Amino acid sequence: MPTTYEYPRPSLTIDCVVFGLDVEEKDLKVMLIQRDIPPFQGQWALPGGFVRMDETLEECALRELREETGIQKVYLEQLYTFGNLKRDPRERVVTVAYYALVNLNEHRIAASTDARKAAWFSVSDLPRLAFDHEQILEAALRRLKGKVRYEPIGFELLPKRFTLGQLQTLYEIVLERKLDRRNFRKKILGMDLLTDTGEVQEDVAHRAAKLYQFDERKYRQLKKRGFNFEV
Amino acid sequence: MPTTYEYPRPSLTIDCVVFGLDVEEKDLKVMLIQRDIPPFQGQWALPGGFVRMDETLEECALRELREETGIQKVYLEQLYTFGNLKRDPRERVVTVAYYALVNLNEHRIAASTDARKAAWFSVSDLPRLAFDHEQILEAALRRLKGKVRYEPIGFELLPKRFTLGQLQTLYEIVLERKLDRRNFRKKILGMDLLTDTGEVQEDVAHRAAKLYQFDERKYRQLKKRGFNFEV
DNA sequence: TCAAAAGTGTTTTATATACACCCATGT
DNA sequence: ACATGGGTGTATATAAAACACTTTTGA
Repeated sequence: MPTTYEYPRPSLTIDCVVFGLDVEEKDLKVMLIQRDIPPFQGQWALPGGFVRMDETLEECALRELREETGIQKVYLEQLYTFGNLKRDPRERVVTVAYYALVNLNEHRIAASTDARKAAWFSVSDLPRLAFDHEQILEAALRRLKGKVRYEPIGFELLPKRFTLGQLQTLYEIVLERKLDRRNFRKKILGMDLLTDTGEVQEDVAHRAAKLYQFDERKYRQLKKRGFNFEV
Repeated sequence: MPTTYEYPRPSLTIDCVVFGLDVEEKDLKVMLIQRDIPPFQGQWALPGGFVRMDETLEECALRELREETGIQKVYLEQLYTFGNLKRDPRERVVTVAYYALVNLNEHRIAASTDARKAAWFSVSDLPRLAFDHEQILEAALRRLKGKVRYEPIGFELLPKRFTLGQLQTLYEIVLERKLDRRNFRKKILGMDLLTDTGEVQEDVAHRAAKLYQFDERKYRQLKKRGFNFEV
């Protein structure tokens, strides 16, 4: 390992793929920012920015999310680091990509209050993106689809209290296939990870469904004892 | 996204966790380099180094592997990017970690020919490592254990032609549990991914086992049609 | 002839899948 | 009364797990 001072350094940024589930519209969305400066001025891009010397990568991602989209508390996970030579036309920039999961309905307003133009786009109807952000988004989607099946991260896309119907819809959207309702309920409830809040939906034009909550603590305990979440 | 020139930049390195399987000793090993300069002079560390402006991250990893360990052709996959503020005592350094899988027996000599001291260590008997390399190694092991079950990467740890016994031993070592021989063979052969080379082991003091080869092409075709590898 | 690993099927158990009707609520 | 999603159980098919003896080879 040579000493560091002699070499020019690539710049380092982070980028965030923020997924939000629209429970009503039954649609998976991504938050994008419209760039107000070149390069790619006016084009849509992932929220992100340069890593500062006094913050970790994750802190940087959280700060950028807060600054650019107003999003505060989210599930955040590192995705992949992209280092192609020409991914930024200005200079050599390596970016550490993260993906975040939020409940869209709670963050619908936050995005629009910011100075920069931020908006939710359906993953099935995306505009052209700046830099290599399409590639990053694709990788994030792949990760989400893979991980949602064997880690209980899907709950992060729902409100704290949700119905089994909403949970099933979530999986159907992310996995892009229909699931059998009875089998799904049997499997999920059989894991014993949801607590019945005792409350039900309100103001719905049909039989009100029970509201459940994901028991994070119970999951961690079971996991230690070898339990594997799987949908 | 601000312009880049104004800000100080973290340095960027890559580090590689090179796994090698010792089929004879039935042991999973990692290649380490003894540092010849401070910091951590004399301590063992993962092979790695600074990312140059004219190479991608993967190219950098391959170059460092070649230069420091003599290893040429390997399975290489990005693991995770580590960005803690104090992981290098000198200055802010972010490192992109990769892990590599090689057949140890083919690379046993290569390591020792290099100027720097490189050596294989059993993962169950490791020295203290420089920087946060213990943490990186741990993450690599976790990834390997997880991924080996649902992607056919284990073959990268074996010679091109191998016996079913060796393959099973591999899984038993990595997964740290015994597998039933008949069930294992049934499952693996049932996938129809191994081609019988028609040859058998030589110079073994017991019944010579058939030598098989992994059919990469067939795997890719099956994968497209929805097939999932799983052990 | 002994040691050491190779090779081989069947039965049992657990898990996944397929499938249809009644219920509660608001309009 | 009707439209909409909520809620429930059983039978069948598929996959995983348990299990023991014979074969081949070199020492």
